Formats: sequence, structure tokens, C-alpha cells
Amino acid sequence: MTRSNTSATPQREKSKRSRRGRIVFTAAQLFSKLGYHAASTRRIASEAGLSEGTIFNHFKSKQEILIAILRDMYEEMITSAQEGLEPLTDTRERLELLALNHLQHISRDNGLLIRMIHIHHGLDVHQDYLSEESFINALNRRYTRLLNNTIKEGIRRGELIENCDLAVCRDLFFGGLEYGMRTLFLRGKKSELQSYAHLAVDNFIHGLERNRPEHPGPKESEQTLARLENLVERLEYAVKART
Amino acid sequence: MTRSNTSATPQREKSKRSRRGRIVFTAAQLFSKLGYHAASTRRIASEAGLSEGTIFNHFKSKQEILIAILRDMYEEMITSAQEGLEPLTDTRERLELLALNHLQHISRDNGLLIRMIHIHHGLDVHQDYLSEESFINALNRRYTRLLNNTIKEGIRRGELIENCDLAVCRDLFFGGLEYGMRTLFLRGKKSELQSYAHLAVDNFIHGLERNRPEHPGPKESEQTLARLENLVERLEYAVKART
Amino acid sequence: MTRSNTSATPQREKSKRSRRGRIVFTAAQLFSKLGYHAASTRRIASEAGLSEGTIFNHFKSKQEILIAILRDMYEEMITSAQEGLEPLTDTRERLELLALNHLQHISRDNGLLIRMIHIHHGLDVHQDYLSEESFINALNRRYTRLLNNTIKEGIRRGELIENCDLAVCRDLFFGGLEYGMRTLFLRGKKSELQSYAHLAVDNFIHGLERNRPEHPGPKESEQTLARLENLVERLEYAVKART
Amino acid sequence: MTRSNTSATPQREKSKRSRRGRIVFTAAQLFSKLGYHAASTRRIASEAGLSEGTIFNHFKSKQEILIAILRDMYEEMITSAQEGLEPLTDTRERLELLALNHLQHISRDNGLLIRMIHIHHGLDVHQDYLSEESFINALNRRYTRLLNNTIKEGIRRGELIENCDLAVCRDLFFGGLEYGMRTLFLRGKKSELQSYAHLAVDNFIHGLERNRPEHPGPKESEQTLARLENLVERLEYAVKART
DNA sequence: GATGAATGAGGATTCATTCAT
DNA sequence: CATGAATGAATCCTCATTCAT
Repeated sequence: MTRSNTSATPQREKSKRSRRGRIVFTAAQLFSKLGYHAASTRRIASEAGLSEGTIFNHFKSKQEILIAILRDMYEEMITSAQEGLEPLTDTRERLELLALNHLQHISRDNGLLIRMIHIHHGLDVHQDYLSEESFINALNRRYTRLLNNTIKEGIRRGELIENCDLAVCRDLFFGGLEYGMRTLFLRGKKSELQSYAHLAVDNFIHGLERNRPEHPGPKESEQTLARLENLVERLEYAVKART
Repeated sequence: MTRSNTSATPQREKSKRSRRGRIVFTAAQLFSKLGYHAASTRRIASEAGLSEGTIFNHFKSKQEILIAILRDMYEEMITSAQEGLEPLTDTRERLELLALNHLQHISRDNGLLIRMIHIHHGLDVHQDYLSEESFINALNRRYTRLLNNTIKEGIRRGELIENCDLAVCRDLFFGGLEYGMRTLFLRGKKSELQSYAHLAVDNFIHGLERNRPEHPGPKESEQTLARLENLVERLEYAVKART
Repeated sequence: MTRSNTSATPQREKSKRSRRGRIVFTAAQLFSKLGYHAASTRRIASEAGLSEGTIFNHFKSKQEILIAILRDMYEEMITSAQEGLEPLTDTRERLELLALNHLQHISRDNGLLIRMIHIHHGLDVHQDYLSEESFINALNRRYTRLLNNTIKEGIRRGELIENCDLAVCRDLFFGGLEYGMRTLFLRGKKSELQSYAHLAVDNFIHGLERNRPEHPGPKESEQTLARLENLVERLEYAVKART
Repeated sequence: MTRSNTSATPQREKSKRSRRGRIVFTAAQLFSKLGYHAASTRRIASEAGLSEGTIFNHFKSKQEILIAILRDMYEEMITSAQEGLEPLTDTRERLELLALNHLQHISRDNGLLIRMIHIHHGLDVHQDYLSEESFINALNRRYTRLLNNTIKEGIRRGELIENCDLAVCRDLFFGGLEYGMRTLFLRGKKSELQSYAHLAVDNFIHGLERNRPEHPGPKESEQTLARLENLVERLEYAVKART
């Protein structure tokens, strides 16, 4: 009966879907632009082109909007990473994909995602935000598992050392990228994501130590070339960062 | 000792001196416990044992209290790091000192410092928080210079590789630690700071790669490369310095 | 009996018939439990198992639901009293029946009826609730007429004194019972209704005075007085009837 | 120091005192006129000539204002009853004083006190208002104790019968008067308080029963006279009620 | 007649800040 | 400098009611 022609009630459907979407979208923009508290539900409603009451038909509270934003963005970031990861087999490439994907998502809309996370962490409601097991931690765990698996796979293949602490790796990787994003923004902006990702992963896997264990693999000339490449890349990056 | 001869002008003196201090201290505790917005000036005043109006004789606004807290905590963290660094000469030890010092300070009061930074970033006033040059960035630069210098010194001594991007290192180092602190809190709490610092620095220096290229002391081609590197670095800095 | 042959049009019929009833019933429960304002139409609809809009197909406004509840409860109370009164001839018994009936009805659902009356009186709309002639006063008059008639009949039979003010009697009777109900609830609850009714009627009829004037049947002077009284009463009623 | 001249800060003192008073007074008027919910704090503030925020410096919530009103009015009523009772010794006179005092107070300002009580009872907050021990019950107990004592004293003096239930008496007395007040308002208004009080007390102590125990006291002629008085009084009352 | 999303006015309360004392 | 009462704008959220489907 009601199942044959789904084109009959598209307006409702679309309207319903788009309303919720518009609220989330507008709220995200405003939270990012003004901060959570300064972005009043009144203003969110007005800029989303609907009534204030309508917001609360879709979300139980203002905080739920924030949660929806976070969930949406996380899901998207996870999906995108998974899809990017799939065709890749090389650990180095995978790490770079993860790094770039992370940078791309967290730098969107003037750093919206990170900002939402910070807002959520700093929210007055969270009295013990650090030890609290919130929905966002669950999402984050799902996400960081992608890195975990990549590293484990790398270890299994013998590409990475075994005695590394996965948690520490994760912290260094994502923490470094997020901290780095702020730096990128403070300078030449986000056009450099790719090269930054490359450098970061480089640092991440090679470390800084000079005297490393012997290694028969690539010949010296190759090494030399690789380092030159690296240098040029950094130069390029530094120059671009100025524009 | 301190109790006998402090009766001349102590009450006034102490009262006067401690008023400002008490406000900052109490506000920090409350911000940590309740969050910035939920910690009302009324409550800060009451818990600090003084009148609401008095707060505004010492601080132009509530936001200024936040800034005072941040400044105090940063200064303390910087001083503490400098003092800890002084007697150390080994790069590894220095890095561990910096890591531990950082962890210790940012984990105080339920992660107050990081929280205050996030709040400050997310504060209603900052409309484009990422590209903005705030007082907190200046403080942060002063602070991260300690890491920069340590790494440079390590390079000069030949303990660290030359071709590393200092900015990326800094991002990895502090970003990783801060990201890690959240993890620590979510698990066995902060008793692990020391060992975490050790692991993190380990990862930071050694990286993850298994079989690295042999590196039997600088050969000629290497020396050439090193000079090239220096060139690039100087270029890099010259470029960055102009921004 | 009632279950076999009610399958023809029952669902529609019942559904239709019961919709209105369900609204009134649910609203009454919720008003009783939460108070008028706190019982939102949304919740009434939801607990009655229908849509918000449906309520307003049956009632013009929320207030009308309140009115329907009141009317229903009054009608029921009146009917119940009439039916109970019918077989009784003794004035004492009749008064007790009226008292018990009143107590039983007003104590239902945590004192719902009285509560609804108060709410109706205190409702935002009524600006001068005391001097206003509302539908509820009409209902009340119909109801209190039962007491009036009982007393008059008692007087006619010579069981009650003639020179009593019917209005005052009504006030004492119902006012006392309603005031008493609150007391009963504050103590041993409503299991005592019967005995309370007995005591109250006792007090109502006998009064408190110890040594009362002898009264050996109507003498002549008494009869004269009785006629005078009747005169006054008729005058009184004529006067009152014109207001 | 600050104790010698109390005339220095009278304005503050007065202002403070009068502010609170103004809030209570204005709120009472508005609650009575509009009902509790329709009388917004905004309007209360505006009609009291002060800022909305100021209200909440004096009262923790809107409900507290209602409580303050009730407390004030009850205290006043109690005090007034006590003072009126003091010089009186005759039980009949005392009862009439109590009745009149009650009527006078509850009829003030268009029945303000009763209305406040009803509002308080009907308030959404009170989910189980009947079995709840609220501050208002405490006040009421203090107040009704005056009647209790009067009756007990009457019993001790042998003026009243011993086997009466004090609770029932109280219910009849106050309940009757309050119910009666509504009637009075519905007709010729409150100019008749005195005579109504007289009639009510009459009914209250004499009851309705015809055949009473023998009594040697007042002679028949006296009785006749008394009854005539009563009749005239009622006539007078009925007539006045029409104006 | 039933639905339930949209409405938007209105609610109590909080808050940082001011200023007269 | 200290006080704390006064301020009033701004907050999130609720609610009865409407109306297109």
C-alpha cells in the first residue's frame, strides 16, 4: 500500500531530513565561530531558518546537538579512512593515508572537529571530563583502532619493531597531528597538509636517533637520494608555508 | 618561625597580597571542578571568602582571571622545566625531563591547564581561534623553545639526526604527550607519568622502523649532505623568520 | 457476555467513543499526579496513546479538558448521592449518606476533585474568581440542593429545628467535610471516611452546647414562631432569588 | 562605631526592607489577580518597580515568594486572633471572635489568603499535596490550636459537651467559614461578615437537632426572644446581602 | 477524523558587572 | 579598597495550539 511509490512524500522526507541536517550544520558553524555558550539556540534557529522550538523537537537539548555534530564528523572521518586504507598494503603508505585523512578532516571548516572536541571536553557539564567514559571516547576508540591495526599489521610483516607501546604510538601519532594542525593554521594554512603528513609520518617511524642498527637494505646512494628528497620537500614546504 | 614576627603589618599585607592570589587559586579550582561557565563569579568570591565586587577590583573581567591562571601555570611550567634542564647534559635525559615535566603540569588539578587552554580557545570572544595570535601562543612559543633548543643541541652534539623538522618534532612531542595524558586518565591514572614519559620519549627518538640503513659515521657524501642540510635549514629559518 | 458479540463495529465504535473518554481519564490522572500546568498536553496524548493533535479535535483547549473532568466528576457525585438517598427516610441517615458520599468522591485520586476545583478557580483566566458565576457554581448549586432538600424535609418532619440558615448549614456541612478531608489525608488516610462522616454529622446536628433549653414539643407560642420563621424564610428566599 | 547612630543608614535599611515587602505585596496582588502561573516574575518585578534579577536576590525562587506571602498572612492572622482573644472570657464570644477574625482575614483583598492557599495546594510541584507535611500545615496547626484551646477551655468550664472530636470541630468551624466566604462573595459581598460569623457560630454550637435534653436555665420567654432575635438578624442579613 | 512537525511567545532563573556607600 | 544590592540582558527550554498531509 504505502510501500509502492516512495516518491509520494518526498517533500516531507526531504524536509525532515534536511531540517535536522540544517540544525546540525548551522550549529556546527556557530559553535565554531562563536563558541558553544555564545551560540544561542535562538541564533542557531534563526540562522537555520526555523523556529527555536523546532530545534527541541529534533534534539532534547543543546548539548545533544553538539553530540550529533561530533558523531557525524567522526563517522565520516572513520569511513573515509577505512575506504582510503583498503587498497593500500604498504605500511608506510597506510600511515601516510591515515595522517593525511586525519589532517584533512580536522582542518575542515577552520578546525571545526577539533574545536567541537575541545568544546565537548571543556563543557561545564563534564565535571570530571578526564576520567569519564563518554560516547566520544567510544567513537575515538573505534577510530584509533584503525591505526592500531595498521601498526600491528606492520609488525606482523616485520616492517615495524615489536616492542612498541601501541597506546603511546597512537598518542604520538594523533596528538602530534592535532597539535601540528594548530601550527599549520598559525602559519601558511592548510595547503600543506600533504607534505606535513609526510614529514610527520617520517618522524613518527624513523625517530630522531642517529646511530641506528645496521641495515643492509637500500644502498647508500639510495639513502642519499632519499634524504635529499626529504630536504627538498621540507624546503618546498617552508616556502609554501609563507604564501 | 613564621608565626611570631609577622604580626606587624601581616594581616593587611597578607590580606592584600593574598587577595589576588586567593582569587586566582579559587577560580582555578572551580574552573577545574565545574568548568568555566558554571563557575560563577559569585561562587568564586564566596569560596575565596570575599565579596563579589572585590573580584572586579582586581580583575577587569572574569576572562582576565582565566588569563591570569593560564599565565601563572605556564610560567610555573616553564620555570620548572628550565630548572630541571639545567643540570642535565644527556639529550635523552633532557627529553625525558621535558616530557615528565610537561605531563606533571598538564595533569594537575584534573587536567586544568589543558582544559583552560581549550576553554580559552573556545571562548566566545575568539572567532577565528586557529589563526589568531593570542598571548597564549606567545607563552607557548617561549615554552616550546626549550624543546627546540634541546633538540638543536642534540643535533650539534651528533646525538640526533640533522634532517628533522623542528616544528614537526615539537608537534609530535607535546601533542603526543597531551593526547597521552587523556589516555592515562582514562585508565590507571597519573601514577604512570614517569614510565609513560619514558616510553613516549623512546618512541619519539627511536621511531618504529625495524631495519634501518646502516650508518657507520659520516662519510664524505654524508658530510656533503650535512652541509646541504644546514643550508636548507638556514633557508628554512630565514623563510619562517619573515612570517 | 460482553465479549462475544462486540466484534462487529467494536473497534471503531469503542475507539471513537473511548477516545474522548481516554483523554479525560488520562488527563485526570495526570492532573492529579502532576498538577494542571505540569501535565502537558503532549504527555496526556502520549499516555492516552494518541497523537497530540487529536486532543484538540475533541477539546478546544486544555482548559476544556479540565472542565470536562469537573463536570463528569460532579455528575457522578450527584448521581451517586441521589441514588444513595432514595431508599433512606431518616434524616440522620440521609445526612450521613451525603457526608460519606461527599468524602468518598472528593478523596478519590488523591483529592483530585477538590484540586481541580481549586485549579479551576485559580486558573489564569479568572481574574475575580470569587464573584464570578462559573459553570462550576451551577453544578455546585445542583449538588448542594440535595443537602438543602434533606434539611428542609427534616424540618418538615419536625426532626430538625426550623430557625436555621440553610446557606450556613451548607457551608458548615460541605466546608467542614472538605477541610476534614485534608486532615484525614495528613493522618491515617482515607480508611476512616465512614467513621469521620459519622462524627462530622454528629457534630453538625448536635452542636457542642451542654445544657440546652428543654423542648417538650411545640407549644402555641412555638407554633406562632414557626409560622413567623416560615415567613422570614420565604422573604429570605425571595430576596436571594433576585440576585 | 557603627552602633551609635542608627539614623545614618536609614535609607538603605528602609530600602532593603521595603524592597522585599514590595515584592511580596506586588506578587500577592498579581497571584490573586492572574493566578500563580500567569503572574510572571517579569511582571511582578515591573509592577514592583524593580529589576527582575532583584527578585532573585531576595527570594531563591518564585515559589518562595508564595511561601513568604502565606507566612506573612498567617502570622498576621494568628497575632490578630490572639490579641482579640485575650480580653474575652465567654466561650461564645471567643468563638465569635475567632470566626469573625478568620472571615475578616480570609476575605481581604478579594479572598487573597484562601486563594494563596489554594494555589499553594494546587501547585504543580506538590505531587502528593494531601499527604505532604508542608510548612503551611505547621502554620495552620499553630493557628487552629487557638480554636482547640478555646473549645477545651469551654469544656473545662462545663459550657461545652465533653465528647466532641476536636479535629472534627476544627474542620467544621474553619471549613465552614471558608466555604461560607465564597458564598458571601457570590452575593452581597463582605459587609455581612459580622452577622455571618454570628450565625455560623450559632449553628456550630447549637446544631440542628430539635429534641434536646432538658435544660432548666433560660425561661421560655427568653428562648422565644432569642429566637426572634435570630430571625430578625437573618432577615437583616438577607436584605443587606442584596445591596 | 487522526497525525505529529512546526510554531514562537513566554517561562524562571543566572550571570558578569556596576556603583553607591 | 571592600562591599553586596541592583541590574537587565541573555539563557535554554516548554507548551498549548495550528495545520498541511
